[in-house]
Amino acid sequence: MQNRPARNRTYGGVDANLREEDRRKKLIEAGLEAFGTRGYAKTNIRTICRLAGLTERYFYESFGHKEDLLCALYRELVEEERTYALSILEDPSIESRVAALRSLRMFYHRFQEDPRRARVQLFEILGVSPQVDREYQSAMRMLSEMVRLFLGRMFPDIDRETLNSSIIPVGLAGSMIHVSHKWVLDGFTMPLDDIVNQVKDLFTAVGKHLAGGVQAPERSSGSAVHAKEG
Amino acid sequence: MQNRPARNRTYGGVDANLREEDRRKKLIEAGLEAFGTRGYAKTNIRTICRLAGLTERYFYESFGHKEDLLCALYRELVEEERTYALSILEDPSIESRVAALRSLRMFYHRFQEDPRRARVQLFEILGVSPQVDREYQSAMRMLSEMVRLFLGRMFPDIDRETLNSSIIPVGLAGSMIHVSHKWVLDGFTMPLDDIVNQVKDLFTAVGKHLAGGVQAPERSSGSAVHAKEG
DNA sequence: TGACTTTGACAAGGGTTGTTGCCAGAATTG
DNA sequence: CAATTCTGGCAACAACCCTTGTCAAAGTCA
Repeated sequence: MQNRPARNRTYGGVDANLREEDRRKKLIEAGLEAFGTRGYAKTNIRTICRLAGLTERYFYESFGHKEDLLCALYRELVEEERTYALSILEDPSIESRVAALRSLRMFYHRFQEDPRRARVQLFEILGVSPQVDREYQSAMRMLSEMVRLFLGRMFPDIDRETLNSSIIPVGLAGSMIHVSHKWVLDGFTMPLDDIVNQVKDLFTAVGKHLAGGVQAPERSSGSAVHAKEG
Repeated sequence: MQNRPARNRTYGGVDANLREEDRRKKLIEAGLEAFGTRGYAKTNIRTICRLAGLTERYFYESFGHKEDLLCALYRELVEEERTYALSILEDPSIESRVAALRSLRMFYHRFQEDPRRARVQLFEILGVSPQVDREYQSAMRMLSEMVRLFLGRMFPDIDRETLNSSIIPVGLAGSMIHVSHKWVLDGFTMPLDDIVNQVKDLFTAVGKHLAGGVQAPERSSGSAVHAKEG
């Protein structure tokens, strides 16, 4: 009670906080392996700990539930992506078109390079719980934002206001995701460069349209839509 | 052993096969309710049976696993959608632009009308198992095909070959799905007509681009993409 | 060296679920 | 009416899992 010498002391030469952080990282890596191969639903905590080379107790040291690990892993993957993309898109020394293409390529390359990432980011994250849904939602908002940056860089003529008010970047983000879905489910048969080029075409089509003097979409522009339901 | 009078007899005035079919339908409806509200992962078979007003035994009469029910439900939802869309898109008596818009509106309207459908079709179907993944994959192929039909109807000038070889319909299908995702997660705050109009704009942009004499994309057209990774 | 902390291995309690089986009563046919 | 089938309710069993706890061994510091 009174004589407590060096609580949280160093161990194996490393500080206590650092050791905990190390374990956390091991668990996240194990989560990537487990969720990315056998899937989130079919993975239990024991398995994660075995893969991490740790005991169950250490799981609860860093995470409250399995969901928490999934969220942490997902957030890390997405954050990595964002960092890469921003470092390319915001580097003024790279020619705009090259920067745009390179960031697009990075997006797909990362999935092919490690399909576990693809599985987690594209499939395992959905339909787990409201908490995880919110995580997904914010990541997708971020991706739409990246698309806005992307379009702004590739097509400087696009009106900022148009870009911000339009749902089109959301749609394009969806295209990127969905093309990834298909690519993954097809087992990455199509070559990476083909994927990138085709998506680039899609972006180009939309970008040109936006740059071509289309004002921000007014509300309920087409009343033909109101025609009676089938 | 010898005296077996009327096996599979009628009951309550209905044939045995019909009764089984009725129970199956009840189970699918219960699946929609359960998966569409509390979610697939958090639903057990007992709950489904309670909702269906049936006993566990009858679940195994029609389905082998929970997954089978999910697949059956999903297939039914998608099939319904396809039927509606085709009935609109292939009706030559409807003006092309109206038909296209109406089918697009139907797509989103169905989600708003019954959010359980949205949850099942958009969220619960992913990351369950390879079997379910295949179900999703085929549904998405179908949706891309519908988009092709849609574009063909809205922009008769688009070259058939271009349309068939391009990944763009896949991308647009992804946009539709993704916009739905966002719409659902935002609690359907944006009015249906706004959603439809914005997606229409996206389709228009791409359609005009495709119709504007762009030939089928040649392989590896842009070598700038090969620039070194970050 | 000795007191103390950290770690790893595993057990055990408590809960949930899938799946099958049983049984009494209602409905039906002959 | 009698025999039989269908139905609903529920029990039971095993399997799985989460979560906490125990305990000995290894490591570390004074």
